[in-house]
Amino acid sequence: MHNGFFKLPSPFPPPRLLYHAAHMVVDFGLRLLSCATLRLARPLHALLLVSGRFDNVFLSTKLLNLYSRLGDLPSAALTFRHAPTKSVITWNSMIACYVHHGLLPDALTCFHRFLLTSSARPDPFTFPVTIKACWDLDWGKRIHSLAFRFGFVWNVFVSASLVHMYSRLGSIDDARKAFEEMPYKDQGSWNAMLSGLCQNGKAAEAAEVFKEMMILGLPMDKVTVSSVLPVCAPLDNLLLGAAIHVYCIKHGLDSDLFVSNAFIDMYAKSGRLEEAQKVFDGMADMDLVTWNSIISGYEQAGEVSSALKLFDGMKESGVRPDRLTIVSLASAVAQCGDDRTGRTVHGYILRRGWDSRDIFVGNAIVDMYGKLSKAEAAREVFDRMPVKDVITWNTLITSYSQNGLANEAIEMYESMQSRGGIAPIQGTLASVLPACAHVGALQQGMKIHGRAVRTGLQSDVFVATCLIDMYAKCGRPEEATHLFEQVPRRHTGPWNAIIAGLGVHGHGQRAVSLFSEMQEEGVKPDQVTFVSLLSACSHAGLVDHGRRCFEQMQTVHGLSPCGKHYACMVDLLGRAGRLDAAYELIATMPVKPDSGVWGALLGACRIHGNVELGKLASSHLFEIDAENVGYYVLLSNMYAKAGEWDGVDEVRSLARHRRLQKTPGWSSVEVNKKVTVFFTGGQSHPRYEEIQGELRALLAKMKSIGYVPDYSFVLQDVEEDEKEHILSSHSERLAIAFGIMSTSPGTPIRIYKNLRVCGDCHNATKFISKITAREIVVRDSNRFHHFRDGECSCGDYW
DNA sequence: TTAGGGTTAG
Repeated sequence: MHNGFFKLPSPFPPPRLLYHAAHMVVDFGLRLLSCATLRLARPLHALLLVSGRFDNVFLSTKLLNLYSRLGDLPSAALTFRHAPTKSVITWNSMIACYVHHGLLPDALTCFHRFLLTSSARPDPFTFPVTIKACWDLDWGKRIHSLAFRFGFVWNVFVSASLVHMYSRLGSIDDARKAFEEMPYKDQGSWNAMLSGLCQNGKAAEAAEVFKEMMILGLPMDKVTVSSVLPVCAPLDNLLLGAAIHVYCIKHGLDSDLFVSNAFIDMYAKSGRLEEAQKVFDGMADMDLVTWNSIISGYEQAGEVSSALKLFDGMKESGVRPDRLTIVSLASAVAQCGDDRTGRTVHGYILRRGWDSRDIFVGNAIVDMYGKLSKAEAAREVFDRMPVKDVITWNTLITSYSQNGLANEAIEMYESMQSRGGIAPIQGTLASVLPACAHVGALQQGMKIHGRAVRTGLQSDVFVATCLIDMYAKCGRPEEATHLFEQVPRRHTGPWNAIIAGLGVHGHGQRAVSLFSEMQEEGVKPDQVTFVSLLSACSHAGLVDHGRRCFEQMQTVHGLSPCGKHYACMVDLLGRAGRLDAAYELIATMPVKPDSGVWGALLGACRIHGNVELGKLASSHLFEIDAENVGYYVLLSNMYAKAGEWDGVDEVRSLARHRRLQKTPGWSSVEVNKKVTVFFTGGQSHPRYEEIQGELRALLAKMKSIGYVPDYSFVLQDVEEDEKEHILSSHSERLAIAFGIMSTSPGTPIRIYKNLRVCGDCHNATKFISKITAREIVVRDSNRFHHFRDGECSCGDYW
């Protein structure tokens, strides 16, 4: 900025002014006003002191304001302290300076001292700034009554500040009262009320106030517009937003930065990204909010690459990203998976560092690592955060839960309450219950159910859905049904959960009749409902019914089937041995078949030993998803069953060549609320020898009543006794033996196996259930098997 | 010489 002071041609000070005191003061005043940097302010300060003009209250106050404007709080405070006389304006300026620098307690102390020590009285200017400094309701009310006592509440600036202060502190009723008591309302008063309502989430009331304003014929200014626009998206009232847009263009408000930012935000939140982009493209200058709004808009819409590209644009434009940018970026990276772009941004976040005290940023980064399947990194960030809130805990629990670390998730749930002293909320239960469901931790799940009942959360539809799912997946379909009967049924969630739950237990008929009930009660089925329903039909072998459902889904319910539905249908037809029909369905698919569809066909080919079609399915699978080792295992199993050992070798070397490793099989069993995991062939358990002894004893008894090991499930070409050993070290058998050893006779045993249970283990478990007179429930990656008295509920159809 | 009310969040 131009500064006249140092451009004077003659040596300072010009003699003419030196002898003219009044001119001198005015001249100093003007120079102080136009002074742009601290470097220029300091000599001026010195000159004021030397020339004795600092005693002039007008000039010392101006100097104080200059320091405040330039951001030098210590110098401003010093100037204030040394000023020999202080007018009400000096005090007002000092209070404003503290507020400007965010030192609210100091501002209030200053105000207090003003009242106690100064002979000057506050004026109407004192109050707006003091009201701004109130950080809690007590102070606010105290200052309010003082303003009243001084007779200033009728000043429109003071009362508008009160309205704003009360809404800022969440006391919207007080705000409304202050607003209604105003004898005269100017534009600013209406704006204060409007923004107050908006920020307290009272969108409908804000719309009412806005309508009132329109009826009174009050014009909108840029502040009105920026206050009203944020409620258009939550009210789902894009029409209002568009009308305001037209108004702004007509009245020339659309070139304002704040207004444009608010439009970008509104359009982005209503899912109208093209409109947001149009506003963005038309902007002459942009600030941090502009970039944050458009980036978060694309991120929320899942258009990650656009969001990341815009982030590059932001860096190029020289605008420094802030915590909000980081939050959006972290979510974008989380969505895009671990590709190269993701890594670049991730690196940027790491390099730039972040404040671990910032809960928002910390939570976003924990979430990001969780979604990138880096639970350990998520934990590290979590541990580094000195302050955690309930969302931080929920995020970490979800991250464990979704990465298969169910025990860790349950542990965190426990220590959240014991160590963190934080009570679980809806989201907590919704993240820990799927973990219980995943490993079959029934006792833990029941404990959480108890907590939900005590806190009233069990009637929450999300929690109830998770509970139904948990009971079903922990082998308690009756319990799940019982719970389902108690929850509100307006939402599809509980219906989908119970239909799927009955489906995996092979209760296809019950699932189908529940589906009819659902329609009778007027609940609209969605895509998920049909996935649950079709898979229920598939597990129960209800081929014709499944086909009808698939048709009705399109004709009656107007839902177009996605990959998952086709996969269910292929599974349904394939299991029933109708491989040709399954293949024909794939051939007529309007969309490209995904790996789920071909995987279902391959699985069916394995069951029915159709090597040729299996080869065809695998060739597609290796093209689509070459990294998934499961398909190589399926194909090699198929060859092994057919005795084609050359084929086995070929598939194995292919997998080796692609550096794929077989997913280790594991099974878990819950004993005394503790889940123990066994890996196939694993010998690390402290009671391994005992377990082997138990298994040997069982094997002898089993053989005596007719058990014959089926070596076709041993996929290695080895000697017979070696084969027997391989079969008896399958993880499900270790878990079953451990369960029998560690529980009292008659206790049901519940096993979870991460892969599909092997055919020989299935047969062996039937014998074990007979010998030990135990109910054994095995849940594998596909369905449930209830073994009782030598029989299995699936009727060997799986 | 000093004043109120505006956009983005896990």
